[in-house]
Amino acid sequence: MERKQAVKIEDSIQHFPFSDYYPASTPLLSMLDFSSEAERSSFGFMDLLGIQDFTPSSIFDTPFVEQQIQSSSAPLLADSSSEVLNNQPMTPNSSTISSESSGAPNGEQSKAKDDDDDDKEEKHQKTKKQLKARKMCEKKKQREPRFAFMTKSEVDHLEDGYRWRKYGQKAVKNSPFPRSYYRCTTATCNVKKRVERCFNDPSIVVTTYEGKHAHPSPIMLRQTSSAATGLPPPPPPCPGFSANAATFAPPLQPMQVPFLSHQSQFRNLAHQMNLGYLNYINPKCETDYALLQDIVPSLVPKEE
DNA sequence: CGCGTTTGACCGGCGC
DNA sequence: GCGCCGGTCAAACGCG
Repeated sequence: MERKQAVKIEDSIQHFPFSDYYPASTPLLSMLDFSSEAERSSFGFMDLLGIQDFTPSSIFDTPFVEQQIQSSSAPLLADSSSEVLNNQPMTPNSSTISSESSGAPNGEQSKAKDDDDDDKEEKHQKTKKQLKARKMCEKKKQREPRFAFMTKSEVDHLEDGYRWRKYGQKAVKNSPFPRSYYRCTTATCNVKKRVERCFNDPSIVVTTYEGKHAHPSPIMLRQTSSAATGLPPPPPPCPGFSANAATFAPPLQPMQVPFLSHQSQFRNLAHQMNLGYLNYINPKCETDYALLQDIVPSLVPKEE
């Protein structure tokens, strides 16, 4: 039983492409330390993406990620590919259940008001439930590709340039840390993200993005507009980062060098998914505690 | 007052 | 069928 639980807890970790080489209990820093063995791995991050050739030129120049995600038929990407396949437009009326059977005629209302109220209440509840169920159903069909990464951070909710609204929090089984659910506050954008702490290492935050932003980052917009007005853009919150996800340059540390190609891939992926810049903004920022230096790209296409 | 968070309830999926 | 669990909703609440 204990073992089974442990396995279950590790679900998200198991999807971590390098978990074959590093047990879940391995500190993140070790995960970052790509050995040549891991580089030679036949089941790395790039393999998850279905990428075989990632020469430097292709890393930086080609927007391959989205294509890979959308065209890949690899089992591990079943989620995202099915999302693409199921990319059918929602029927406009599908979510409206106004067939709240217009109820009893007026004459009957005087008969038993209490009953009627109960009835209405019941019907209302029923309709609500149906509506909910249908919504859920639609959402299920529309499942977006997911992208997860781990970050060493003291704060749960990492600043990524977008505005998020928390819509739920759940206790995670066998973990002392709750999982938070966020939704992009932009009306037309239905990107969601989940934030939870790694139960092995509380200093690690696992963030899972679902969907793709259909709008520019509010922060980037600010910068763009400031550029248009001739004013200098605000400095990046952390040293070594530009606000543009496509151009940011994480501060390199010796430990990260073997990880560079993967970081670059991640950069492209993040850009492709409109994740905006990924920064760790908090007072400790000044202490060289940059977010991306601790990021591990991990595609988590949950098999469902 | 608008926006975001908290939190209990609810629902569907899944394993047994 | 039942119970557990993940994900979501929405009312209540807090804050600026």
